[in-house]
Amino acid sequence: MKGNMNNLTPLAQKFILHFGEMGSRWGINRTVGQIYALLYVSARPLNADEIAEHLAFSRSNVSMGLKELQSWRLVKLLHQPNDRREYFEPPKDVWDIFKALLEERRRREVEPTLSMLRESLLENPATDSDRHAQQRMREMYELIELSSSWFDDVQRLSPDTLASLMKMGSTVKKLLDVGDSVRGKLGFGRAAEAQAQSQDDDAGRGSGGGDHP
Amino acid sequence: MKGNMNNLTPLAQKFILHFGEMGSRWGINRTVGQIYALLYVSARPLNADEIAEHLAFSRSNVSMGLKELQSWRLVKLLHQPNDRREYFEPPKDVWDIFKALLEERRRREVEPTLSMLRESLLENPATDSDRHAQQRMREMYELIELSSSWFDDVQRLSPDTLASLMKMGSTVKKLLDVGDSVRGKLGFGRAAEAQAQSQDDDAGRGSGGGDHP
DNA sequence: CTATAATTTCAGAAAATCCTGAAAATTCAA
DNA sequence: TTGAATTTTCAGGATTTTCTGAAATTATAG
Repeated sequence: MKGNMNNLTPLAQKFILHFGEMGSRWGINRTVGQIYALLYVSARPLNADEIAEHLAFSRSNVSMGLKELQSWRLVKLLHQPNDRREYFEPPKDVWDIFKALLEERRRREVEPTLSMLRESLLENPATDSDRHAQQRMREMYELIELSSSWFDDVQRLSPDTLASLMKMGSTVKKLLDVGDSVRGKLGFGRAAEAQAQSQDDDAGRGSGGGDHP
Repeated sequence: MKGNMNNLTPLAQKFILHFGEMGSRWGINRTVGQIYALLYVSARPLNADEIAEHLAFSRSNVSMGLKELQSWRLVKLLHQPNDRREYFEPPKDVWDIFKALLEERRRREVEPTLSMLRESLLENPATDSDRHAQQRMREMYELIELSSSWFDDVQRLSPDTLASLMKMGSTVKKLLDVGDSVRGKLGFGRAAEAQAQSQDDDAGRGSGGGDHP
C-alpha cells in the first residue's frame, strides 16, 4: 500500500517536491532531495520505512539516499528506546546545516581542482602556449586557494559571530578602512598582508601560519 | 578529420579533461566544462569550429555549449576583423569569472527556493505538523535571505577590496570586536543591527552562543 | 546458536540526459 | 535579391543515471 505522498499536507508536499526538483540543479538527485526535505520539516526523527512510505520510494532507494545524506553530514542517525530500527534527523540548527553544506561542497568540488592545478603548475611548459596556459592556471589557483582558505577561517566562527558578520553586509568594508586607521595600535596589519601575495607568484599560499595572529 | 584532442599539449589536455569530469559534479555537463576550460587556457579567442576540432565534438554540440556558457556569462562573444565567424573568450580577470559564477549560481539555485519559501510562509498552517514545518521553513528562509543579501553586498566590492578582505581571513572577527569597541565614535553600530533580528523570533536555536566556542 | 527483524548490495529495467547529423534559419557580401 | 557561409534547432540514437525487487548481509532478541 504505497500512498502517493498522501499522508502529507499540501504545505509539506510543496516543500518536498521543490527540493526534489532543486536537487538536480544541485549535485544530488531527486530522491535524496526529497528525503532530506521530508526529514527537515518533520517534527520527529523518521526511520527508513516511514520515509519510503511517505514518499512512495522503494525501501532500497531510501537506504541509498540516506547513505548519501550521511556522507554529506546532513542527517544524523539515532535510536529510539525499544526500537531496533534506525531513525534519522537533520541537525537542529540551520547554521550547522549551512556549514556542513559549504564544507562538503568545497571538499568535493574545489579540492580536486586545487590538486590538479597544483600538479599542473609543477610541470614544465613545453611550448609558448603552455606557458600561457600555466599563467592562467596560476591565476585560477591563487583565487581558489584564497577564497577556499578564507572559507576555512570563516567557517570556524560561531554561528552567532557569523550571523552578525553577515548582518553587517558591506559595512565590512567600512570596518576594513577603520581597521587600516587603527591597526598600528593593535598589532595586526592588513596592508602588509594584502601586498604579500599579489606580487610574486608564490603558488601555495605562502607561509600559512603567520598571517592569522 | 577529427583529431582526438591531439592538437593539444598534455598540459592543456589534463586541464580540459579535469574540467569535463568536474563539470558533472557541478551542474554543467562534460562538454560545456571542456569548452570552457579550452577557452580559459587559450591564448586567443576561438570560434566554434576551432573548438569542435580541438575537442572532437560535433559542431552542434559546441553551439549548444557556447549558448549555455553565455547564459552563465562565462564567455563573451566577439568578432575578428574580416571574419564573419563568432569568436569566444572568457573574461580576462578571474575575479570577474568568480563573481559571475556566484551571482548566476545564486540566481538559479537560491532564488527559486526563496520564492517557494516565501509563498509557503504565507499559507495557513492546516495542522500542528504544518505549524512545525512552517517554523522550520522560516529558519531556513532567514538564513538564506541573510547570506544571500550578504553576497549581494560583498559582490559589489571591487576585486581588490574583496581580495584584501579575504586575505584577512578570520582576522575579520578581531576587527569585528575592535569595531565594537570603537563603533560609538564612528556612528555605525553592529550590536544594534545584529540584535534586531536574532531576538524577536529565533525559535530555532536557543540562545546560541553557548555550544559554539 | 537460531530465528527474525532490519539494512545493504546489486543486476538490470526505467528514466533522464547528452550528443549527433541533417535540415532549417540566419547573416552578410556581392 | 541571391547564395554561400555560418549558426541554430531538433528528432531520435547513445550514454549515463536513477530506481527497483530480490537476494545477501548484518544485527539482535531469545
